[in-house]
Amino acid sequence: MSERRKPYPFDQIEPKWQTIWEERQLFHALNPGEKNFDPSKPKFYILDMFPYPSGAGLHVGHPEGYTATDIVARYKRMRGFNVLHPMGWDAFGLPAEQYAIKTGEHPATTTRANVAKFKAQLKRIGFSYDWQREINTTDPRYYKWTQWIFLQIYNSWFNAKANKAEPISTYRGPAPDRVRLAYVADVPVNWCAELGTVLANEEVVDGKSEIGGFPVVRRPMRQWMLRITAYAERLLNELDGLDWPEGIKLLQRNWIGRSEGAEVDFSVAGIDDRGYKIRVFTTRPDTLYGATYMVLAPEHSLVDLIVTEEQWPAVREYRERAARKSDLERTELAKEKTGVFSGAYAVNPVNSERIPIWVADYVLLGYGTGAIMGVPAHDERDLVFARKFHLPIREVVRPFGGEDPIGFVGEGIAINSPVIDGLPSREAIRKITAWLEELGLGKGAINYKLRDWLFSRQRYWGEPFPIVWENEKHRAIDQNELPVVPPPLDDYKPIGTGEPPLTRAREWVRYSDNALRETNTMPQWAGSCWYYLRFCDPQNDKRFVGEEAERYWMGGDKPGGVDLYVGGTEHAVLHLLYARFWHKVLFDLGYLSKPEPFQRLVNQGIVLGEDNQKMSKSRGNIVNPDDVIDQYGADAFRCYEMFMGPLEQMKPWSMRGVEGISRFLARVWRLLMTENQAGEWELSTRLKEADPTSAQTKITHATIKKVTEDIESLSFNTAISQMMIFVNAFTNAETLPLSAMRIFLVLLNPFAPHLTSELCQKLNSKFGDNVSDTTEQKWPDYDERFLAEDEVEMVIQVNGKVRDRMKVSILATEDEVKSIALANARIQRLVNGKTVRKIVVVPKKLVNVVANE
RNA sequence: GCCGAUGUGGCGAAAUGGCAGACGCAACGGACUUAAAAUCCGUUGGGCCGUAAAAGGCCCGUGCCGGUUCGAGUCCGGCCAUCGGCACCA
Repeated sequence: MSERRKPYPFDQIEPKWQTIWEERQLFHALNPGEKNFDPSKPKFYILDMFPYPSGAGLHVGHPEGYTATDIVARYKRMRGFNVLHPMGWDAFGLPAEQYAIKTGEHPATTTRANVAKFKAQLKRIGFSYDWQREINTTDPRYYKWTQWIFLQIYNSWFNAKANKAEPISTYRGPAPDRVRLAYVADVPVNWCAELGTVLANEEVVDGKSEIGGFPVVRRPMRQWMLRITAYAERLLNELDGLDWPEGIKLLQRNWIGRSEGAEVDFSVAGIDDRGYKIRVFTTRPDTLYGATYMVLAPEHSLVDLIVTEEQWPAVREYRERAARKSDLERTELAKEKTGVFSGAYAVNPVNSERIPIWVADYVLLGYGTGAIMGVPAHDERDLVFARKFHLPIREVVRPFGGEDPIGFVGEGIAINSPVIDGLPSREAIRKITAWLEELGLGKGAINYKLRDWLFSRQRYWGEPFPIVWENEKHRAIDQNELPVVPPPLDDYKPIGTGEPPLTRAREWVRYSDNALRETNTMPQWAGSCWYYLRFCDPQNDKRFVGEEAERYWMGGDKPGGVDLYVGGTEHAVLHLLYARFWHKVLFDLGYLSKPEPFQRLVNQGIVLGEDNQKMSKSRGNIVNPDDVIDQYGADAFRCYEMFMGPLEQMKPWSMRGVEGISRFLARVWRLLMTENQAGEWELSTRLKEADPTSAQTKITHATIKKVTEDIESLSFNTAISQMMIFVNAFTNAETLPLSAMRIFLVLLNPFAPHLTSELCQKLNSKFGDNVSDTTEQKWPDYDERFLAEDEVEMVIQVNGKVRDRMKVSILATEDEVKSIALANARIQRLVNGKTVRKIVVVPKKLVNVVANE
């Protein structure tokens, strides 16, 4: 790159102001109770999704959201808010561990280096984070409290009557270990041999690990689980009070997947009638009379008990094959339904009919009861299955329209169903459910797709569990033994048997003579589930967050505490759902003041490469912020990130675009500065303490209004457009009124803080007001009076087409406007020979003359 | 398959149901310059009529088809395309 002359000296200005801000700690937020804390100011908590500090450093996608929040943070400070705007590191996770496996270097070392790199990059952009609140999930002083929160979850149960979590001590039933919110279970898990670990469903994509793309198989293992399903209903309902994009709420609703229906008991018609009952879940109990067969999931516990002698070999073989299927195979083979007859029959409780019981893997053990009734006439999957295995098909719903009842899954009229014949589906469902309940054959039930959260990982680089095992039983270690710090290892490789790497540290594992430590670690989500709470009070070593600090920053009159949370859609379900879950547990236990963590959520769009493709190393289209800043400066970088287009939209990067923005900032600079003969910049002589013209006042106030409203609605691109219009309007002005320039610098400050601070300082040195720095100034108010005009230009339309314009006093009545329009020569010509049918007047906008032959 | 988002100049985009394309990029022309860069000024959706050239005039145009309305990029119905999510959840 050739050494180009800088359009303005950003390379000197930017480091200078960053140093000043650092020295003065201008962006440090005080907590209630601290010296100089001003309780009269309202609070504003604005949060970014904190990054995983990878070795690759930032690319221009990261700072998009960060710039948006920084603008809002700076704006809110000027508006007189106490602003909490922190940043930290989500630093546990697989990449550092993989690197450790390769190099033997401790993950903490790589993490430290990566954090330093990320932090330096962020600082260069001039973000106004309160770095005194920086946190790192891998810091023992942080994960001590992650472990502490786990213990709260472990020591709680969900009281369904109260619909909330309570300390396990309030549980009166037997076997408290069975109701804890954190529990151990042997569950079929997604085992990834390559990574040597179990993965959550969400971390498996198309049967392969999300990280690395390695094959994943199902395998039963003893795992820690968190009972998030207890909160399904609240996680669903309490979305309503949040200001989140509807699309994201919908994603969560679908993920939780509530469905209402009934559980119905079918008895097994065995020769020796052992009285087994099989419970099925259905959303359509009104189709009970259409059940012509039943299906059990291959893993269903009753399969063993009901299978007949002659069917046993076939069933056993089928089960084994199903168990061996990887997720990948299951997905790929989803189209072709398989199954095997068990030899047994069930009795349909509504009509005592004997129907065959099949075993098929299209029924999932983990959902509902793991058993279904097959109603081929009114369920697509059942229809496919029935046709393949030649099972009878019986219509029990007649569509309202004339559609074919076979395969009809909508609502209609119940037929061939004595108890509910002639009733529309909804009523039929209600009636048959009541009927089943009355006879003790079933009951209304609700099911969720949401599963409990698989919470353990066989990894090194994660939070160890504060749990020890004694006589095959788990128990919590004492709170004052926290944090549980993982031991250093020589070898971080997975053991391969499914045993976690921590097993290697024999000394560490031996907790006492008869107790061993839990060697699993927590998943990466753990640390990010509550970091927003720690930011409120990051140095507190007595509590995970101080009560007063939590009440202040996480308070307010809305259900959610964080006022604005910005991040990518990729966390729409998992992170946001897990964090809400932990928050609710802590809320129930009385540690928090609001039931939800994040009141307003905004997703920034993905930044694509210049080639309109997703940025990736292999495409070679990654743009590094450092390069952009070297060439154009941080202010231009920030402004371009915002000028690209709407925050939430996906949009491509363009270096030409950065250049355009950089030209704009240079125009701002040269508006107030001129270069003298010696090539030095000095204040323009056009700057005067003069009254602005009325046109100048008007555009100034229009700009205040537009920029203010656009920041509030996060429409930063149009705010910048308006400021460009402002600058264009003043570029050739003979006199630059100081007052207008000062206002403009404040408006531009959140976007280009370095440039505006420098210019403000230059103005102060000459005009000597008692103003220290733009970042500490008040946000200007606009006055509607200056925006109003005496006259407006109105459009005259004939039949909806613009034909002319006219200047009209804003005081003109509708009738006056009409007659001026009709008197217009051009309009007369067009209307000539036609009859005017109607005249529409939109005040201050237009007149539409409707005329025809 | 189901759900959601998006679709406007050469490009990024803007428009409480009221002048489509603000602002920026690119391109072109001009000024400044020995020259270039930078800067400043101007032109720039398409087609047609008009004129010596202008001025001026008309028509079409926001993915496609239809509707509501005096008036639709915007509202309603139906399609198409791209992107994202879910995917045997009974």
